[in-house]
Amino acid sequence: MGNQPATPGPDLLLKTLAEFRYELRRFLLFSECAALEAGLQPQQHQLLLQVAGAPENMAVTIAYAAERLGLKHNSAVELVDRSVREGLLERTADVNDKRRAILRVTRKGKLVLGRLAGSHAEELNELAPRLTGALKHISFNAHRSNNVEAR
Amino acid sequence: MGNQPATPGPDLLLKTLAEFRYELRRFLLFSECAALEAGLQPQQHQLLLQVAGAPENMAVTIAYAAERLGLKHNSAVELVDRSVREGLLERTADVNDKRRAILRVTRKGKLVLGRLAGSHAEELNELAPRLTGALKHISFNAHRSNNVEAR
DNA sequence: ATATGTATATCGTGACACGATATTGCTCAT
DNA sequence: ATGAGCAATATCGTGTCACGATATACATAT
Repeated sequence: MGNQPATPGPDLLLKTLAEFRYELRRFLLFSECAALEAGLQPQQHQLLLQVAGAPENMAVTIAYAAERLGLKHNSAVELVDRSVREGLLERTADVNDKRRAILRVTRKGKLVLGRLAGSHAEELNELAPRLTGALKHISFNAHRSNNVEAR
Repeated sequence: MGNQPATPGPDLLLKTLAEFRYELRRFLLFSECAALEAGLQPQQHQLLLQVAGAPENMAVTIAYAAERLGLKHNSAVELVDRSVREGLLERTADVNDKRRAILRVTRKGKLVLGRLAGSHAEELNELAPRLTGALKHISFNAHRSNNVEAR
């Protein structure tokens, strides 16, 4: 028992990072559940979001989707396969460069995506203060981050 | 050719959400790579972080870890198994309640964790402005989020 | 002491991301 | 133009990991 009420201690950075990741995880969990309830696999949701949210002037290819999702090309191909199979996405060969596949969100996909966007915006509004709070703490304590001894 | 320079359009919310998730993914990717380079599976890193970053006065159990990582209990058990096997974590039975397992990060685990904390703080410092920027945009546009038509 | 609940553990299954490799189409130097 | 090299996508086999369902051990209330 006789410990300090809430030792800020030298591992304050660890605590803040843990808190940040916890909030982040909660958001991601919310997002995954929302997607599933809307009938989408979480990753499909992300794919649709990146395809629909890309600048209009650019060709949305598999490689683009892969980079945006932080995936390898082949993983993106499989994800696109599944999404096309379920009528959420449309894949057409590029006319100028027949190697490329151009991706487009179908009407069905846009409908689901629109519904998800609303709830996500709400959730992010609630989450924002806690996230930015943790971020400020981290940047504040980042400088003295070298006193991380293993005791 | 003749399209507006960068149509803000009605799907501005989608664009902002996409950008937010992209930045988020980049951070997560950075974190995963950093963990792997340090010899940890990304999820092990998160486990160690939540165990080490928990308030001192509380007993860190499997259930706590599961909730913090957004996992089911059994997944947390398996994750703990692997981490204990690799000498990163210590699992001891609770004296007061023998059902519970108390988790503690080993010296080895703390060493790796400390190294990772530093680089993460740096990365988050760079990322913070873009993340908070996107968050502000979202909260700003959250109210008019109902004009999401599928065209 | 039994019944109900709680914390952790085990086992089989499925989804998915990946590495390695293949295929098709572009591009550029000569 | 044409073959060599490069770029974009596709295929296949593999391993990891989270999960649901279930089991076990312990606690608590009546």
